Amino acid sequence: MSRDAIEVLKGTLDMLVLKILEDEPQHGYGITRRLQLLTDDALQVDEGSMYPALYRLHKRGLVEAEWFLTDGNRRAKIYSLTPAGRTQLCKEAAYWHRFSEAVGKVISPVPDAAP
Amino acid sequence: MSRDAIEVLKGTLDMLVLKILEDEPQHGYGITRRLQLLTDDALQVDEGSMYPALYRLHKRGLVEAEWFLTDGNRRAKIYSLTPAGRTQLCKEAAYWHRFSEAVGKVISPVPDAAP
DNA sequence: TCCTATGCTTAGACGTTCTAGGCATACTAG
DNA sequence: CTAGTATGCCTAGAACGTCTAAGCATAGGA
Repeated sequence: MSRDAIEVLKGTLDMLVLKILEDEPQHGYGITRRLQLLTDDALQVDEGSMYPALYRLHKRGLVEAEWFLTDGNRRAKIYSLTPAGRTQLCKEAAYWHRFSEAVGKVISPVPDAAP
Repeated sequence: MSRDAIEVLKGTLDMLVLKILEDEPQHGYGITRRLQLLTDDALQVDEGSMYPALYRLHKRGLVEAEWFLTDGNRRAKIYSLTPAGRTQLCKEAAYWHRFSEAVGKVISPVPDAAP
Protein backbone atom coordinates (compact mmCIF):
# COMPACT_ATOMS: atom_id res chain seq x y z
CA MET A 1 0.00 0.00 0.00
CA SER A 2 0.86 3.67 -0.18
CA ARG A 3 3.34 3.34 -3.01
CA ASP A 4 1.40 6.03 -4.81
CA ALA A 5 2.24 8.78 -2.39
CA ILE A 6 2.90 12.16 -3.93
CA GLU A 7 5.25 14.94 -3.06
CA VAL A 8 4.00 17.98 -1.28
CA LEU A 9 4.19 21.12 -3.40
CA LYS A 10 6.67 23.50 -1.90
CA GLY A 11 4.91 26.15 0.07
CA THR A 12 1.85 24.19 1.08
CA LEU A 13 3.10 22.19 4.03
CA ASP A 14 2.85 25.04 6.50
CA MET A 15 -0.81 25.47 5.71
CA LEU A 16 -1.50 21.78 6.06
CA VAL A 17 0.25 21.61 9.41
CA LEU A 18 -1.57 24.67 10.73
CA LYS A 19 -4.85 23.16 9.62
CA ILE A 20 -4.20 19.90 11.43
CA LEU A 21 -3.27 21.80 14.57
CA GLU A 22 -6.45 23.81 14.32
CA ASP A 23 -8.39 20.61 14.94
CA GLU A 24 -6.35 19.73 17.99
CA PRO A 25 -2.79 19.95 19.32
CA GLN A 26 -0.53 17.27 17.98
CA HIS A 27 3.06 16.17 17.91
CA GLY A 28 5.05 15.93 14.70
CA TYR A 29 4.66 12.23 14.25
CA GLY A 30 0.94 12.57 14.87
CA ILE A 31 0.55 15.32 12.33
CA THR A 32 2.23 13.17 9.72
CA ARG A 33 -0.09 10.27 10.36
CA ARG A 34 -3.12 12.51 10.47
CA LEU A 35 -2.28 13.91 7.05
CA GLN A 36 -1.89 10.40 5.75
CA LEU A 37 -5.20 9.37 7.23
CA LEU A 38 -7.15 12.36 5.99
CA THR A 39 -5.87 11.97 2.44
CA ASP A 40 -6.08 8.20 2.13
CA ASP A 41 -2.30 7.89 2.03
CA ALA A 42 -1.95 10.39 -0.80
CA LEU A 43 0.09 12.72 1.36
CA GLN A 44 3.02 11.15 3.15
CA VAL A 45 5.23 13.88 4.46
CA ASP A 46 8.80 12.99 5.30
CA GLU A 47 10.07 13.66 8.78
CA GLY A 48 12.84 15.68 7.25
CA SER A 49 10.19 18.05 5.96
CA MET A 50 7.84 17.96 8.91
CA TYR A 51 10.21 18.84 11.72
CA PRO A 52 11.91 21.72 9.94
CA ALA A 53 8.45 23.01 9.07
CA LEU A 54 7.45 22.90 12.73
CA TYR A 55 10.61 24.80 13.68
CA ARG A 56 9.83 27.45 11.12
CA LEU A 57 6.31 27.84 12.40
CA HIS A 58 7.52 27.97 15.97
CA LYS A 59 10.14 30.57 15.19
CA ARG A 60 7.49 32.69 13.53
CA GLY A 61 5.27 32.41 16.58
CA LEU A 62 2.54 30.56 14.73
CA VAL A 63 2.66 27.50 16.97
CA GLU A 64 3.57 26.76 20.58
CA ALA A 65 5.43 23.68 21.72
CA GLU A 66 5.46 21.75 24.98
CA TRP A 67 6.79 18.39 26.00
CA PHE A 68 4.27 15.84 27.20
CA LEU A 69 3.99 12.13 27.70
CA THR A 70 1.85 10.13 25.32
CA ASP A 71 -0.36 7.21 26.20
CA GLY A 72 2.55 4.91 25.55
CA ASN A 73 4.65 6.73 28.13
CA ARG A 74 6.88 8.23 25.50
CA ARG A 75 7.89 11.85 25.44
CA ALA A 76 6.49 13.93 22.62
CA LYS A 77 6.58 17.59 21.76
CA ILE A 78 3.01 18.73 21.41
CA TYR A 79 2.40 21.68 19.12
CA SER A 80 -0.64 23.91 19.27
CA LEU A 81 -1.88 26.85 17.27
CA THR A 82 -1.36 30.41 18.51
CA PRO A 83 -3.72 33.24 17.60
CA ALA A 84 -1.16 34.42 15.07
CA GLY A 85 -1.11 30.91 13.67
CA ARG A 86 -4.85 30.93 13.28
CA THR A 87 -4.65 34.19 11.35
CA GLN A 88 -1.88 32.85 9.18
CA LEU A 89 -3.90 29.74 8.44
CA CYS A 90 -6.71 31.91 7.09
CA LYS A 91 -4.24 33.76 4.89
CA GLU A 92 -2.65 30.64 3.52
CA ALA A 93 -5.98 28.96 2.91
CA ALA A 94 -7.14 32.04 1.03
CA TYR A 95 -3.95 32.01 -0.98
CA TRP A 96 -4.44 28.35 -1.80
CA HIS A 97 -7.96 28.97 -3.00
CA ARG A 98 -6.87 31.81 -5.21
CA PHE A 99 -4.02 29.84 -6.65
CA SER A 100 -5.88 26.61 -7.26
CA GLU A 101 -8.71 28.54 -8.81
CA ALA A 102 -6.27 30.28 -11.14
CA VAL A 103 -4.70 26.97 -12.10
CA GLY A 104 -8.15 25.60 -12.74
CA LYS A 105 -8.84 28.39 -15.19
CA VAL A 106 -5.74 27.46 -17.12
CA ILE A 107 -5.92 23.69 -17.20
CA SER A 108 -9.65 23.25 -17.50
CA PRO A 109 -11.00 26.03 -19.67
CA VAL A 110 -14.52 26.90 -18.67
CA PRO A 111 -16.87 25.19 -21.14
CA ASP A 112 -19.53 27.89 -20.91
CA ALA A 113 -21.84 26.27 -18.40
CA ALA A 114 -25.14 25.20 -19.88
CA PRO A 115 -27.95 27.64 -19.09
CA MET B 1 -4.33 47.03 -11.14
CA SER B 2 -2.77 43.66 -10.73
CA ARG B 3 -1.14 44.44 -7.41
CA ASP B 4 -2.78 41.29 -6.06
CA ALA B 5 -0.74 38.89 -8.10
CA ILE B 6 0.32 35.75 -6.32
CA GLU B 7 3.42 33.65 -6.48
CA VAL B 8 3.37 30.46 -8.43
CA LEU B 9 3.76 27.39 -6.26
CA LYS B 10 7.05 25.76 -7.03
CA GLY B 11 6.54 22.82 -9.29
CA THR B 12 3.43 24.01 -11.09
CA LEU B 13 4.85 26.36 -13.67
CA ASP B 14 5.94 23.61 -16.03
CA MET B 15 2.42 22.27 -16.17
CA LEU B 16 0.96 25.70 -16.82
CA VAL B 17 3.41 26.39 -19.62
CA LEU B 18 2.77 23.03 -21.27
CA LYS B 19 -0.94 23.66 -21.08
CA ILE B 20 -0.67 27.04 -22.74
CA LEU B 21 1.46 25.52 -25.48
CA GLU B 22 -1.10 22.80 -26.01
CA ASP B 23 -3.53 25.44 -27.20
CA GLU B 24 -1.06 26.89 -29.66
CA PRO B 25 2.66 27.59 -30.03
CA GLN B 26 3.80 30.69 -28.24
CA HIS B 27 6.88 32.62 -27.29
CA GLY B 28 7.88 33.23 -23.69
CA TYR B 29 6.50 36.70 -23.45
CA GLY B 30 3.25 35.53 -25.00
CA ILE B 31 2.90 32.65 -22.55
CA THR B 32 3.29 35.06 -19.67
CA ARG B 33 0.58 37.34 -20.97
CA ARG B 34 -1.68 34.45 -21.78
CA LEU B 35 -1.42 33.18 -18.21
CA GLN B 36 -2.23 36.63 -16.96
CA LEU B 37 -5.21 36.89 -19.25
CA LEU B 38 -6.64 33.47 -18.46
CA THR B 39 -6.42 34.04 -14.73
CA ASP B 40 -7.61 37.65 -14.58
CA ASP B 41 -4.16 38.85 -13.54
CA ALA B 42 -3.95 36.43 -10.64
CA LEU B 43 -0.93 34.72 -12.16
CA GLN B 44 1.90 37.02 -13.20
CA VAL B 45 4.94 34.92 -13.83
CA ASP B 46 8.29 36.67 -13.76
CA GLU B 47 10.54 36.45 -16.76
CA GLY B 48 13.24 35.09 -14.51
CA SER B 49 10.95 32.14 -13.86
CA MET B 50 9.49 31.74 -17.31
CA TYR B 51 12.63 31.54 -19.41
CA PRO B 52 14.48 29.10 -17.17
CA ALA B 53 11.33 27.01 -17.17
CA LEU B 54 11.31 26.98 -20.96
CA TYR B 55 14.96 25.92 -21.00
CA ARG B 56 14.20 23.09 -18.63
CA LEU B 57 11.33 21.91 -20.76
CA HIS B 58 13.43 22.18 -23.89
CA LYS B 59 16.30 20.26 -22.37
CA ARG B 60 13.90 17.52 -21.39
CA GLY B 61 12.53 17.36 -24.91
CA LEU B 62 9.06 18.43 -23.91
CA VAL B 63 9.01 21.48 -26.14
CA GLU B 64 10.62 22.55 -29.39
CA ALA B 65 11.90 26.02 -30.14
CA GLU B 66 12.30 28.01 -33.33
CA TRP B 67 12.99 31.65 -34.09
CA PHE B 68 10.32 33.56 -35.94
CA LEU B 69 9.30 37.12 -36.59
CA THR B 70 6.20 38.46 -34.90
CA ASP B 71 3.65 40.85 -36.35
CA GLY B 72 5.69 43.71 -35.02
CA ASN B 73 8.72 42.55 -36.96
CA ARG B 74 10.51 41.52 -33.82
CA ARG B 75 12.30 38.25 -33.41
CA ALA B 76 10.76 35.79 -31.00
CA LYS B 77 11.52 32.22 -30.05
CA ILE B 78 8.36 30.23 -30.59
CA TYR B 79 7.91 27.14 -28.47
CA SER B 80 5.64 24.26 -29.33
CA LEU B 81 4.67 21.06 -27.60
CA THR B 82 6.34 17.76 -28.54
CA PRO B 83 4.56 14.41 -28.19
CA ALA B 84 6.60 13.81 -25.04
CA GLY B 85 5.45 17.17 -23.79
CA ARG B 86 1.86 16.22 -24.35
CA THR B 87 2.34 13.06 -22.34
CA GLN B 88 4.06 14.96 -19.59
CA LEU B 89 1.24 17.46 -19.48
CA CYS B 90 -1.21 14.66 -18.80
CA LYS B 91 0.99 13.38 -15.98
CA GLU B 92 1.39 16.75 -14.38
CA ALA B 93 -2.29 17.56 -14.67
CA ALA B 94 -3.12 14.23 -13.04
CA TYR B 95 -0.65 14.98 -10.28
CA TRP B 96 -2.16 18.37 -9.74
CA HIS B 97 -5.63 16.89 -9.45
CA ARG B 98 -4.48 14.33 -6.94
CA PHE B 99 -2.64 16.88 -4.91
CA SER B 100 -5.31 19.56 -4.86
CA GLU B 101 -7.88 16.94 -4.01
CA ALA B 102 -5.75 15.78 -1.11
CA VAL B 103 -5.31 19.34 0.11
CA GLY B 104 -9.04 19.82 -0.16
CA LYS B 105 -9.62 16.85 2.12
CA VAL B 106 -7.42 18.46 4.73
CA ILE B 107 -8.50 22.07 4.66
CA SER B 108 -12.18 21.59 4.01
CA PRO B 109 -13.30 18.52 5.92
CA VAL B 110 -16.18 16.78 4.21
CA PRO B 111 -19.33 17.82 6.12
CA ASP B 112 -21.07 14.49 5.62
CA ALA B 113 -23.25 15.39 2.67
CA ALA B 114 -26.89 15.60 3.61
CA PRO B 115 -28.88 12.48 2.63
C1' DT C 1 14.53 62.36 -28.93
C1' DC C 2 12.60 60.08 -25.18
C1' DC C 3 9.58 56.76 -23.46
C1' DT C 4 6.98 52.57 -23.47
C1' DA C 5 5.98 47.96 -24.94
C1' DT C 6 7.90 44.11 -26.71
C1' DG C 7 11.17 40.26 -26.37
C1' DC C 8 15.24 37.51 -24.68
C1' DT C 9 19.13 36.30 -21.31
C1' DT C 10 21.38 35.09 -17.06
C1' DA C 11 23.71 35.18 -12.29
C1' DG C 12 22.58 34.74 -7.81
C1' DA C 13 19.67 34.75 -3.62
C1' DC C 14 16.20 32.44 -1.33
C1' DG C 15 13.16 29.14 0.68
C1' DT C 16 11.20 24.50 0.94
C1' DT C 17 11.31 19.69 0.42
C1' DC C 18 13.68 15.56 0.37
C1' DT C 19 17.56 12.19 1.30
C1' DA C 20 19.77 9.90 4.61
C1' DG C 21 21.73 9.38 8.46
C1' DG C 22 21.56 9.40 13.69
C1' DC C 23 19.37 8.90 18.40
C1' DA C 24 16.16 6.89 22.17
C1' DT C 25 12.36 4.24 24.27
C1' DA C 26 8.19 0.84 24.69
C1' DC C 27 6.29 -3.30 23.61
C1' DT C 28 5.94 -7.96 21.61
C1' DA C 29 7.49 -12.37 19.95
C1' DG C 30 10.65 -15.89 20.04
C1' DC D 1 17.13 -12.26 26.96
C1' DT D 2 17.05 -10.65 22.63
C1' DA D 3 15.63 -9.13 18.24
C1' DG D 4 12.38 -6.61 15.79
C1' DT D 5 8.88 -3.14 15.15
C1' DA D 6 6.45 1.05 16.13
C1' DT D 7 6.89 5.21 18.13
C1' DG D 8 9.09 9.75 18.50
C1' DC D 9 12.68 13.32 17.62
C1' DC D 10 16.85 15.70 15.37
C1' DT D 11 19.78 17.61 11.59
C1' DA D 12 23.27 18.37 7.72
C1' DG D 13 23.25 18.68 3.11
C1' DA D 14 21.65 18.22 -1.64
C1' DA D 15 18.33 19.29 -4.94
C1' DC D 16 15.17 22.11 -7.06
C1' DG D 17 12.28 26.01 -8.72
C1' DT D 18 10.95 30.75 -8.26
C1' DC D 19 12.12 35.33 -7.72
C1' DT D 20 15.17 39.57 -7.81
C1' DA D 21 17.64 42.36 -10.53
C1' DA D 22 20.36 43.42 -13.76
C1' DG D 23 21.50 43.77 -18.91
C1' DC D 24 20.60 43.83 -24.00
C1' DA D 25 17.96 44.97 -28.34
C1' DT D 26 14.25 46.80 -31.41
C1' DA D 27 9.65 49.07 -32.85
C1' DG D 28 6.55 52.67 -32.58
C1' DG D 29 4.42 56.78 -30.74
C1' DA D 30 4.60 61.30 -28.42
